[in-house]
Amino acid sequence: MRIEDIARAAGVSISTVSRVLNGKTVRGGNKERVEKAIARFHYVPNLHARGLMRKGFRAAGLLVTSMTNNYYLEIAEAFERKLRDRGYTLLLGSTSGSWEMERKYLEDFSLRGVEGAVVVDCSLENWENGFFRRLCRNMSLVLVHSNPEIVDINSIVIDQTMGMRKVMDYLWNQGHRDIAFLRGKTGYSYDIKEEAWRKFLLDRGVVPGPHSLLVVERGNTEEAVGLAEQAMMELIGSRGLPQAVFACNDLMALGVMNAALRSGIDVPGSLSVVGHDNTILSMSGSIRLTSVDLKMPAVGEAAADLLLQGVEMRDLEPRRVVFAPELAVRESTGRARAGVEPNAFRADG
Amino acid sequence: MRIEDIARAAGVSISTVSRVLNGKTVRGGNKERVEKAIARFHYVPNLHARGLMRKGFRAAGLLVTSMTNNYYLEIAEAFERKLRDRGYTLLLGSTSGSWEMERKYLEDFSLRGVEGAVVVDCSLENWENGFFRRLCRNMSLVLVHSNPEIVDINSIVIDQTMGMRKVMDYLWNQGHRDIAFLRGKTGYSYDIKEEAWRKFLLDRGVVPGPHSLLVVERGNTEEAVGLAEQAMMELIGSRGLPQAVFACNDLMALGVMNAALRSGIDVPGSLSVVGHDNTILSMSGSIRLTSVDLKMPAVGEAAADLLLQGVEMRDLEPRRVVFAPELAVRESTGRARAGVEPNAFRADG
DNA sequence: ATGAAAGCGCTAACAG
DNA sequence: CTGTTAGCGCTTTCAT
Repeated sequence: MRIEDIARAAGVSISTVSRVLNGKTVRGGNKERVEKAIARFHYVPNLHARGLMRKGFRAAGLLVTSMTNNYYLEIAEAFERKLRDRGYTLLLGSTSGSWEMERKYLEDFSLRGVEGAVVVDCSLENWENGFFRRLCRNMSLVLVHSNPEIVDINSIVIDQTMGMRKVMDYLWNQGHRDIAFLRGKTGYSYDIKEEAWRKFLLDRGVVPGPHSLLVVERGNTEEAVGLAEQAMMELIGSRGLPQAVFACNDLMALGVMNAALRSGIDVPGSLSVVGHDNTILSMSGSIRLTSVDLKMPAVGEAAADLLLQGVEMRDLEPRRVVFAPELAVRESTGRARAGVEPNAFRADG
Repeated sequence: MRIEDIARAAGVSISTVSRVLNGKTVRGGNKERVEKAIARFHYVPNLHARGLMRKGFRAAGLLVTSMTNNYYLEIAEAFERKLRDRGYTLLLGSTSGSWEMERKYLEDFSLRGVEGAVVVDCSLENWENGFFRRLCRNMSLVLVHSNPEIVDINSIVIDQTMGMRKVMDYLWNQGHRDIAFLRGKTGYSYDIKEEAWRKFLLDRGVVPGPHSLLVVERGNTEEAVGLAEQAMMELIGSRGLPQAVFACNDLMALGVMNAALRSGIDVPGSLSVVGHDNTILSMSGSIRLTSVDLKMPAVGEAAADLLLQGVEMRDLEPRRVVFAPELAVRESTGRARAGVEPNAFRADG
């Protein structure tokens, strides 16, 4: 079914059909006849033929490292809504954290003629090897990350160091000094959080001992709950109970909560627990978790804005929008328990 | 930058460039020259011009009712992976459960020339008004739902009634007779679960009383946990503790668990709790939830298969693939507590 | 307001 | 193996 068939059926020229299709002025009678023919044949104009003349596909790609991580999808939802309002469609891909896949997807998006793309938790590799920069010539690219070095490409920067400072400030002000840190084995975002934790304590004359640092093998799968629980049990057994534990995500924080529950430790009376990402998990337990809120919906909107801006005015200066996480204080944290030797925990260092 | 520019730069004809682009046999020397030119100019072939000849866009749409519901995204992930392997790209949309939006998205997908689309938890409206059937002429459509009536369109049917029977069979065999049912206010999937619960009991001579049916206002948001907890507390206060509670999703089941914990009720010793959807929530508590596993990744794969099949051979008979949920038995369920008058709970009816 | 005709940038026959 | 050429289905001048 082509435009020609409609033209014939309506007894007009293809130009007239085209005009109807594009909402241009056409005589009433003709317009009606054409619309009737279109409806009768369920005619759908060919996308590619239109695109060839009109330029632009009105689509944008979104790349996340995992689709089943709720917290990425909060970006996706906000991003999609905003795009949709402007007539754009969302192409979605999931990289599993591999920079090669990231590149493959982005190349595919580019081939498919997207106006732009945003990459959440983008790889460092594709920045270092110049791929992102090259891509910018073909589309409006927006990176979402926590790396202060990347300044030459449109970015939404999530200031995780600031987020950590808020956590530590809060705990410190509540009297906590012996604050354990629980992380997954590998990942840039674990690294910068650990660094911020360490620095905060060192700046205040507290040396975080090796036993205050807990590492679980896979911090980001459902096993993380069990692994974190186990790690916490071992910690309690070996060096005693810290005043507080910060976990790099809610999954692990829940593991800590479970360990406390099993050991009869009162949260937050004897132990404060802080999670990260403010997922639904933090709201689901009987003691609701204090957690770091990355404000992903806002990030998604900002990413859409930046992308759209890039589409409308090409080769603008690369911009950076910095998001500071907030601490959502709930029931799992409170004043530090008394009776902890101020420097007792230094002994394990 | 067009193919012609590359041809000129490489000193060959546009056909040769086209051949290189499409991986056809070209003399070594020419191939290299063309590739060099492509790289030098960062040439990206025009999508629409290609699509015009090649037909098909190699893309498929996926429509869910919410992106932030983990359990839909499990379909998305599996679906996307399978499509990607065959060179397809995923367009994603979220309908918020509105049939008008569902239609709008589907029309847009169609306009964009997708080969097919799958609609998860599709609306009844667009089936009844014939929209889905019409759409089938333009693309390969796959519906994912639990409605046994829909037989004229490719469907993945999730047999929730069967899932409920498995739950009830299991509980019944564990000696439970007084089984409460917890649902959200509105939704087809709540309705069919309730019906299955009621029928199962009635078939066995048990009349489920009105106090065994708990309804919370919003069953699918994060508030559901708190609302369910509250509802459970009221239930315990008013008509006493049932032997078991089935909740229509893990969120509400967790609310029940929290109520039990606060009331000092032993789970599963005094109360068995069953959730639904088998989300990560069911694995996160200190007592891991028994939950109904809908096997969403498998559903996603099956949907991709059906869609691809429809693309390859048009106007095939509409097919139906039925998925029977499994019960993932964990720690929140066990044998019914003794000392419950066999028919005591009838009294509340 | 309308129709004829010229492309949009590419792929696929076809002939060499 | 390579170049020439005819479309793919639409939008858009340009006359009328």
